[in-house]
Parts: sequence; structure tokens; C-alpha cells
Amino acid sequence: MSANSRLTIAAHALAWIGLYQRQGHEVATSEQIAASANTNPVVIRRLLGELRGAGLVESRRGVGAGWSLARELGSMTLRDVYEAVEPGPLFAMHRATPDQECAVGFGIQPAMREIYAGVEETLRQELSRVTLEDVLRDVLAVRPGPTGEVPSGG
Amino acid sequence: MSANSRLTIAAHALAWIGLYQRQGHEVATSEQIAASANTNPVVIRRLLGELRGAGLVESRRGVGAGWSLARELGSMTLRDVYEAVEPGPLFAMHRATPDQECAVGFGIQPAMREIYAGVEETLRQELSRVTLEDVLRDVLAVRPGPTGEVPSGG
DNA sequence: GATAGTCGCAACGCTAATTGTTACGACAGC
DNA sequence: GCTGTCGTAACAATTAGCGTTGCGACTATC
Repeated sequence: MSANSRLTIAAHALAWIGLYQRQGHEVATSEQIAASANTNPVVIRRLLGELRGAGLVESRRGVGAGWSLARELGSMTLRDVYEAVEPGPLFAMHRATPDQECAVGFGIQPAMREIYAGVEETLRQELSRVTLEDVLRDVLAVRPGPTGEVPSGG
Repeated sequence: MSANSRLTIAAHALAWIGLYQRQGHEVATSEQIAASANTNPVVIRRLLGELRGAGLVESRRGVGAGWSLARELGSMTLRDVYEAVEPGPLFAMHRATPDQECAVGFGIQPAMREIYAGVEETLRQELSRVTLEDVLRDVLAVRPGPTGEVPSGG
């Protein structure tokens, strides 16, 4: 499907900011998050910009600037994140219009569109069952450590 | 997500073959199907080759060759087709390994892998609720016509 | 007011997947 | 043997995703 990593990186960033804030820090920089995700700060800023548009994070500019959560992690779900960073459909139609003189060519797109709409709604419902709080909990459970563990180890 | 049309085209091909066979024809050629889907016969042969590997269709070679269903449309679901033409995962992990010294970087991939596995299983279950018989019925319902209507109008 | 650190954003290159296309060998019915 | 179709390789074109650089905008601090 040529899957991309946008949902993964966005969830990573949110979990990182959330954990960092629990350690008493006000804002996290794109550079810190990028170091944790092993990517470029601009990639993080692009994704967080979309999350900001969805009301999930806020940003400050100037010296001491950075990113902070706009809501509690427990009130955000992967559905919110998915809809913020994946605007397009899951399945595409034909690149070129099928033969409208053919019964199958004529009806296939409306039929598949309706089927796909139901499937995508189910996907969204499933994503909405997982909060970012769940994600952070699962992440920290992989390598058990002290409560309030430092994201980057320092 | 950079969605592709593989599932759509594969469903189109199966519906076309199924309808064509109901009109008394034994096999359908990739050229006929390609004309209906408005694409190249090689594209159809590639997809049908994957469906053949999954046991959904059969092919004959030589003069008068072509494609036929290996099972009834009612016994195939979109899940079968999806698994035949979409081997990869729905969501990708980080392109580069995240910082393993960071608690989030260390735990994010196992955590997301498990979450994604559940989501993808839900997607498959939803796709398994739709048979290709359902698809063909929906397709023909878009433009009501006589039972046994000719796919390409001739 | 100057400085420094960070975001905002445009621009570009690289890589990979998808799709379309051509070409040609393999096969089977006539 | 001829012909029509599949089987498959090879290549081009297009697009999305991702990484990178560069620079202007903004603001806390000095």
C-alpha cells in the first residue's frame, strides 16, 4: 500500500511531549523530538503543525519556544491524530474513468465508494478506541523503569 | 496515505469475469477486462496473477485462453482479495531506528506494532463481511438493467 | 535595542511505489 | 505451422514521502 510513517511519528511526538511535560518541563523543541525519533526537526515541525491545526498541540515562538500539549493525552485518540495527518482515502479508485458503456465499469465506482466508506469508518472507530495515554503507557511498559522516567535519558 | 487502486481494480476484474461467465462465456481475456477498467491488459494480468496465487481465479493459455473464476463469487470476500494484492502493512514504522537510549524511542515500535496489528485485524474482519457477490450486486444496482446484462454492452 | 534560539515555511533532491507501456517467449487449439 | 493469449521482464512517467538547506519571523533575555 506504500504505507507511510506519519501516524507513527505523530504518536511518537505526542508521547514524547507528554512524558517530557510530566517531568515538569513546559515545552519541548522539535530538535529534541527529532533526536528521539531519529529524523529531521523540520519533519517534526511539519507533522506537529498539522496536529496544531487539529487542536492537539500548541506552539510558542521566540527564545525558549517549543511545543506543548493542548489537551491531556487521555483525551486524544489515534483517530484524532490519524484524521489530522492522513486527509486522503485509504483506497483509490481507477486512475482513468472506467468504460461507462459497460455495466461493471459504470457501477463499480459508486459501489466501491460506499463499501470503502464503511470500511474506513470502522477503521476510525477502532483507532478511536486507543488514546495517546494508552500509547504512552504501552511504550513505557516495553522497558519498565521508574515512574517519570526521562524521555531521552537525561 | 498514497492509496493505490489495486483492490478496486481487482474487485472490478472479478466482478467482470463473474458477470461474463453468467452470460455463458467460459473465459474472459485480460484485454476485455482492461477495456472495461480503462487500463492496460498487462496491469490486469499482473493483478489476476496474484489472485490466481490466492486460489481465486484460474487461467488458461493458448488460443481461446483467458481467465475464469476458481470459486463462486459468493465464497470470496474483499478480505481474500485484499490479502492477495496488498501484502504490506497499513502503517509503517520509522524509516530510521529511533533513539534506543530514549524511553519513548525504545518502546514506541513494539507498542505501535501491537496497536496496528489489532487495527489491521479489524480492517480485515470488516473486509471479510463483503463478498464479491455483494460487490457485483451493488455494481449492477447502480444502473438497473435486465438480469444477465452484458458487461461491455455487447 | 541587540542577541540568540526557535518556529514557519518554501524549495529542492533523493528514494520508492504505482501505473502504464513495449517487447517477446511460452503455450495450446485450430 | 499459425494464431491468439498468457507470463514476464524491462523501462518510462508520475507521484508521495522523506530528508535537507536556507532564511525570515518572532520573542525572552541581556
